[in-house]
Amino acid sequence: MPATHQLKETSFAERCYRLLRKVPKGKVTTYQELAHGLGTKAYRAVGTAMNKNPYAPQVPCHRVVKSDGSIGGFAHGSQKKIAMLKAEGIEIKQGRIVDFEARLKSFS
DNA sequence: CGGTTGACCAAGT
DNA sequence: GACTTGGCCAACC
Repeated sequence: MPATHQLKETSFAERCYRLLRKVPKGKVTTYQELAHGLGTKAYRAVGTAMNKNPYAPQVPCHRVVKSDGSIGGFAHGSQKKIAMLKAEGIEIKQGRIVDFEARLKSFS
């Protein structure tokens, strides 16, 4: 078969979006866990993909936070990200997710 | 193909 | 607790 025809056009970013969709409302995940679920260590590249995110708000990129429970970045400003999370029932105090580990979705 | 960039991470100070 | 440093990997030029 011709190399020009790929059955899966899944770029790294596309895989991120697909996996991220599985995160339910009211929970969060981290760049690191997301990368781990994809079988890679490119947590930095995950952040780059989130910044592009053409599928927002279908893909909940606002539910992705840093590994230590702090908020991380957001294309429209981190304050906006905090507001969206709060609207989903996730509280943020002093730049940190409240009860972070209990809210964390992992992809083993 | 090399250099730069970035919504990161972990360890050290 | 914060700030700094080195490392990490994919995308872009």
